Amino acid sequence: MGGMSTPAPGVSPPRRARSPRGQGAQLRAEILAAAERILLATKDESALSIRAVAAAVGVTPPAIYLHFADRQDLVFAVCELEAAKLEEAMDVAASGTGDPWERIRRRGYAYLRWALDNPEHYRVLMLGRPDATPERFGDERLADTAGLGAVAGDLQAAVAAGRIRAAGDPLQLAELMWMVVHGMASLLISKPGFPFPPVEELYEKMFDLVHLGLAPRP
Amino acid sequence: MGGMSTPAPGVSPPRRARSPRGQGAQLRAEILAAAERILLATKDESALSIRAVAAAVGVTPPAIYLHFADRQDLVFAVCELEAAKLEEAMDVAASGTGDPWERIRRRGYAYLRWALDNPEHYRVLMLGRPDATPERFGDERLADTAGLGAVAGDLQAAVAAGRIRAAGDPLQLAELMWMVVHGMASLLISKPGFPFPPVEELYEKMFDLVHLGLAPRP
DNA sequence: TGTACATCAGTGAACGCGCGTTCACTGATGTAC
DNA sequence: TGTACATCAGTGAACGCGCGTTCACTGATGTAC
Repeated sequence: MGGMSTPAPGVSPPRRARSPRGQGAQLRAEILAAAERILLATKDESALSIRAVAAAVGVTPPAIYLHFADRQDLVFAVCELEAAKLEEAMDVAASGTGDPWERIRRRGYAYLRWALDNPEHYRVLMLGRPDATPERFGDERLADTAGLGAVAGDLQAAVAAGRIRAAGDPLQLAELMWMVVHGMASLLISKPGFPFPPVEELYEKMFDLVHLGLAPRP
Repeated sequence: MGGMSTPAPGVSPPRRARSPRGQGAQLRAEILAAAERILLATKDESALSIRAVAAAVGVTPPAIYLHFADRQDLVFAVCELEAAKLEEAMDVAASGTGDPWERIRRRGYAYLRWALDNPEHYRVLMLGRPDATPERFGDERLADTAGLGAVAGDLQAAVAAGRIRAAGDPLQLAELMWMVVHGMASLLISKPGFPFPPVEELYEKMFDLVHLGLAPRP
């Protein structure tokens, strides 16, 4: 007893070797990688403390401030880095077909998958309290992350191709579709125990709903 | 200077008078009311600390434990109390018409309005991390709060009345519609600065989308 | 009618926690003369 | 070739904070005999 609360000497995590001169930016990358691991492992943004990250990297807490202004700066840096992969994944998914409506479907599914694979990143970026969101993650960044412009473009193309009917401003319609997918993502993330159908099925049904509507068809 | 950090003696909030014998439950109601005020004013669940609530009521922190097991118990008690009003509001909204499809529309709008009027309650109940949600707020409670059963019933009635087409299991369809409205609610709450259209317009467009679909109509 | 006792509705003081952040410093490596 | 100096990449120790929660207690009010 007594050896439980205080870590025994020598058991502390390995001290990281100091970067060589001019390679200071190396630490920044290691910090981001460690923070990413913590976020995925704990699924809890509050576990991403300056001290926890420093310990994971093998460095003292003040070293974090060499590369990040404060805690929020670090948290968002991690999430925005991963969000870039979302945008990429959506583009890759969409590039698989020339049919604009099918492109939209694939883009939405990529969005949903990314959200479920990175639940805490999604939470930070999309569900954070407004006052906990830095200014730099503003409207434009948000719209880009959601792929609103790309979807609006494809909607327009789909209407032009006679694939779907015209239904008002494409950008506004893209926002609606964002809200639909966001609803699925956030509910699946926040209520993982709820007996929803499997994701693929859910998404197909949702897409059908938006495609065909519920009004009787002649 | 010097009088800023420490409150001057006598400036502390008025001590609440002790409840008469047998009226101990009175304090519980006052705690809930104070917590409700704090939640609405700060829009921040973390501002709802045991100490803050105690101070607002005019009582010492340990007195809270006379009526609530812990902080989480208190937070959820406040939110669930308000959620009862949501269920009521949805029922009232739906009772205004006999058309089952219109009932669904009104129910959804009431849900959305309640969420926007009680953003932090909504956050706690619907967006909270699963491990921060008590067991008592389980699947059934959640489904009731969302009005899934009622919507499923109306969907079935709407199909029977030829008002909408049959589209699979009504309960599953109700879940999809819940996700749609939840997407609107949570995005409007978390991104209040984003240039979305006004709520009424947004809701009408969304309902039209789900009603008519995007597929071309002959 | 008086008195011992139980109960109720709280109070007061303290515990221990992990946290973000700041500040003065150190020691190795490079550069100027 | 040697030496003073600057810079870089960090360290070590500490600050002050608000928090949830526990524990022993108090003082008024009711009840039993």
